[in-house]
Amino acid sequence: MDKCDAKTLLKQNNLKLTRQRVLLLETIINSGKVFSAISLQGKVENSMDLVTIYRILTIFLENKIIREVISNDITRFYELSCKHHPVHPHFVCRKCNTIICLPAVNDNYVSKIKRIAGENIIEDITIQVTGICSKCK
Amino acid sequence: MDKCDAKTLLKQNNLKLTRQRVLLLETIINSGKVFSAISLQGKVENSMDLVTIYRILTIFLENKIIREVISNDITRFYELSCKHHPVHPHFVCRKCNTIICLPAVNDNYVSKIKRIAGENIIEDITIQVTGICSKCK
DNA sequence: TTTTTAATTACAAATTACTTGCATTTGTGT
DNA sequence: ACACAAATGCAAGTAATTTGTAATTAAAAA
Repeated sequence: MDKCDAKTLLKQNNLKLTRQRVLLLETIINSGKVFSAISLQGKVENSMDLVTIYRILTIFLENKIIREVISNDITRFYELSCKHHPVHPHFVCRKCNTIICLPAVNDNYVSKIKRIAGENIIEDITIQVTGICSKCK
Repeated sequence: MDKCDAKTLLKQNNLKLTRQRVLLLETIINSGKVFSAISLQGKVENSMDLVTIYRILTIFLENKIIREVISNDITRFYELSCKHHPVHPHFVCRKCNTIICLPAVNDNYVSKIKRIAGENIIEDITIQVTGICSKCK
């Protein structure tokens, strides 16, 4: 599975190619997991201000380069949003709080949800599964 | 639809009937909506310490009198968990951040999710719909 | 290539939601 | 009514995120 290229992605979204943006996006693409601003700071090669990370993540979100992963945790989590990572359910372990990506389900629940959503305009439907992960049980 | 009674609910869970617990639970039952610790503080009749509300909500959660509503918001939200409020999807408006309860769907997506969850033990499956609510559009 | 300029970054400080410690108060079993 | 563990209120603390602002930098213009 060919990976996305950080610089290409930034250009496609008319975003300036700053050292920090490229570095952060490369880290996101290579780690290939759910991440938070703080977890990213730990992974990035050259050290980088947390505030900068927060601001870049906001821009990536606005440009839909990343999407939020819904979680009850106080910390906010995100994941890469691209053809390689279509929307999928997440499993959150109640013990270790790890977030595990589950394979995407293609089901007719989407049409059912659309029916019950009434006048509200649906943009995204996410499924969140909580329980005990295989490691913790 | 008959409402739950605060004192009865507390007794059923072997919880002391303190003034604050009764008051808070009555407020939760009567408001009949998704709430946060802070939103509750505004609704409660006699003023009440926020810390007390946080502590009581933790106890209500542990006793499954309330359940968490998963949201991307930094604030934590909850809702009454009883026979009148079975688990159901929530719609979150991207503009006004209001959380709207949608009617419960009974579907076979549950069995599909179970299949893809692998070795992880499922305890809850929640669906979250995001978009623009009927008021904001 | 150099200059210009608006966007971006880093650091400090503020804010928000929530938690902890501890002295005081209060339900509830006896 | 009494005792005592549990619950509450206040003060202070913490963790994640946001805001203000001066310095820096990418990239468009000269």
